[in-house]
Amino acid sequence: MARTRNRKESGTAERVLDIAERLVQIRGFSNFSYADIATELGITKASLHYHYPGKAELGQALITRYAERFSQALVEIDRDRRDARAKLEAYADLYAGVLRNERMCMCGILAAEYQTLPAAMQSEVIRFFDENQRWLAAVLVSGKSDGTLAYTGRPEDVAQGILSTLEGAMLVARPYGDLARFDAAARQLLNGLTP
Amino acid sequence: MARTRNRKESGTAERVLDIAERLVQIRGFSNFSYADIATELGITKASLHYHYPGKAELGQALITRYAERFSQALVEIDRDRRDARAKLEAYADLYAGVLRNERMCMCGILAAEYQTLPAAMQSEVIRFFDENQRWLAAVLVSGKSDGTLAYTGRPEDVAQGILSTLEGAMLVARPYGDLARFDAAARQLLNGLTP
DNA sequence: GTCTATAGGCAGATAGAC
DNA sequence: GTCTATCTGCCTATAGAC
Repeated sequence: MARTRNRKESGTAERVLDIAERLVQIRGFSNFSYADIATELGITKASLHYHYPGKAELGQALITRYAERFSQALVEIDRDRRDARAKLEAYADLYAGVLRNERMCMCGILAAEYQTLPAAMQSEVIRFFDENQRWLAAVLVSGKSDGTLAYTGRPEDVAQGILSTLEGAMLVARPYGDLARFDAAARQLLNGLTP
Repeated sequence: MARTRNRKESGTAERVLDIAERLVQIRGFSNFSYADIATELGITKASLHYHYPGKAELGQALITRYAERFSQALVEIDRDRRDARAKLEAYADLYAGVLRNERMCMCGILAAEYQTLPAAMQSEVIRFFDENQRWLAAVLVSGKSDGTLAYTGRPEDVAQGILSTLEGAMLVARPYGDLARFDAAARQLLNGLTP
């Protein structure tokens, strides 16, 4: 029990995900290869197939883990932030943190190559967006109650708009390598929701 | 002079661009091949290299033509629409039209795979965004004059936000195959700019 | 301009030894 | 779990005939 080792943590399989996650967020799913991961990890391509039989399975595992972490982050925001506006700001900060690592949101970049993804990955991308929008809609509703947020229309629609805006802001800011560009868009978004 | 044929229109080269344009806007630049174009056009891969020596050159030609057409569309908007708000609505309609064809904005999808693009293509993507933002900023300024638009902050920053929002709305709406999703985001954006 | 033929490389994937 | 060796297929690209 000396090591920081949770139950069911194989080591290599997780490190594969770590490397692949970074690669997909920077280059996209179809623009990295087993060879890239193998080289970086110091094992052979063949060994990777032991952990993930094919690239489609690796892709699924990537989204699943990413979505779980994101979910956890949302739980933590709900726990740590009092009012709805602070939650929304923390949510935008999640995105800013990704961009700060010169990455794109995984599901945002996967949305761009959606038509070429395996069906299982497509479903998971949609599921990710849906879950985010549910959370955002709930925040919007509570924001109307506690008076920290204002908007017109259905909260579900506004939630979609928020998600789209943040994804778009990352998409466009990254080629410029300009975090301020994202921040400006995020501030503008929050301004539009200020009572 | 009987035919609709402008000077300097080789035919095949343009048809190659037409096919490649559709493919890149649906699949992305790295997810289509010379073979795809050749099959659809009914000629061989080798023949394509006569028109575009390499994929990098084809990619440059794609963006250049796309940006020129977009520029023309902006000129037409300036010509046909009186007030700034109507111009902005027409601008959003441009995007909706692309999405209606189940496509993504070419430079939006290229932004997603930016890190893997040839340098010449990267510059052209940035140039496209810059030009759009210049046009949007001018519309915003005139909108404050004619009283049809309201916003706070620098028009350049708001212009960035508008571009980002529309690109993001396309990016997220397309996997859902839901045009209404885009429209909701666009309306929300315009609402936020209403005096 | 378009063709056939082919090169050379890299992709994802598998068999089987250790 | 990781290895070597190998396969098949697709990719971009070129040479040279027509």
